[in-house]
Amino acid sequence: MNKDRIPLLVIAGPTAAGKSALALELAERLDGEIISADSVQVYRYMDIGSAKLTKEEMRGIPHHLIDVLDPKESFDAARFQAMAKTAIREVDSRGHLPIVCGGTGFYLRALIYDTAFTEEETDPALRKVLQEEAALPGGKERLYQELTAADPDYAAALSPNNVKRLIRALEYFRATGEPLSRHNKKEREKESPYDLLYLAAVLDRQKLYERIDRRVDRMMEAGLLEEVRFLKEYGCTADMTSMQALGYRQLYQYLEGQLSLPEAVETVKQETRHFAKRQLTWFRAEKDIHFIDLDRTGTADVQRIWDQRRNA
RNA sequence: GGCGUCUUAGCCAAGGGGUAAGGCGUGGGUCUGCAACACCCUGAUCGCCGGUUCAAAUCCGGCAGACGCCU
Repeated sequence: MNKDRIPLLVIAGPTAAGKSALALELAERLDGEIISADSVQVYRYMDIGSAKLTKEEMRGIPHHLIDVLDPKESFDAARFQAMAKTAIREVDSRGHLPIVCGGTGFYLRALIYDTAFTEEETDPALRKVLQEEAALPGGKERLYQELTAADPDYAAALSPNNVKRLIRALEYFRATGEPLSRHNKKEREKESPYDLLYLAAVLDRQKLYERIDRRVDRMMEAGLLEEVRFLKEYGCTADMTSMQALGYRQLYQYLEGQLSLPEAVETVKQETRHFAKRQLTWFRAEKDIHFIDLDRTGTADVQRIWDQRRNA
């Protein structure tokens, strides 16, 4: 155990695997508080579709970074990192164990390895210019060529079709003068500043997919459609970060007449399964992660793993 | 029982003598400021048997199955 470092227990894993319940039980056993690493649960009014625990279900365990944003606000990894770092410090200062729980791998990485985000490296005005450029005929190709010259390594690994990443790489280069690939390489070599135990809760693939399908049905029964309808009336539009979330995006399309309701629900299930698969791919590539199969490993086992680690 | 149509990957499906489009699903992967995002990769020898031909999934015949109509 490293006394200089803040202890940090991270429960990651694909959607619908049972992370929240596990984290809650661990918080009770380990005197912890939960910090959510979920790009949708940060938003208020997005309860059913993001599978938020209710106040009662939290059983008095403090949960951070849930319901802290208006759904009209945008959110990103840098903001998440800043907020989560503050929360971790606070929880630690109370003598409690910070338990990070969530499935947004990108946010998790930014937090765990304390990725460096600086002011200069983002420039919304420049981004807008690039987006407009990309929309022009032949624009993507021109931008891709520019990136090939500025940052050949990054360009080589990127498809010209991936306009979103293409624009960000150029934005980064133009704003800082440094190739993004070089910056990334440096950041990737960092060790976590925390006394970290990084776990990914997983389940047999087929079982996971079945749970996803059933959970979507339950969300619909619980009134997800009404929730989305409310958000639409509240003023959320399809282009907002919050409305890109699974379940919300598709039901929004239904409300706009672009899909039938059965189609929308099927699409939610299908895309949630795809998402879970992508999450698994992400976590597999994480260097310090340990997979735990929730069919074979219970809360007590995880507690034992944690205790052993702390006494090592 | 007769006549007709159909039979291509897990599903949908194009092609109709020169060596198998595409979509979906599945699986794998990339991803440091929108990440529940964006993007990339991934499979068959064409129901079975025989014939014609230099060459057949493509033409002919038989068989099987599906569907439709008729008695």
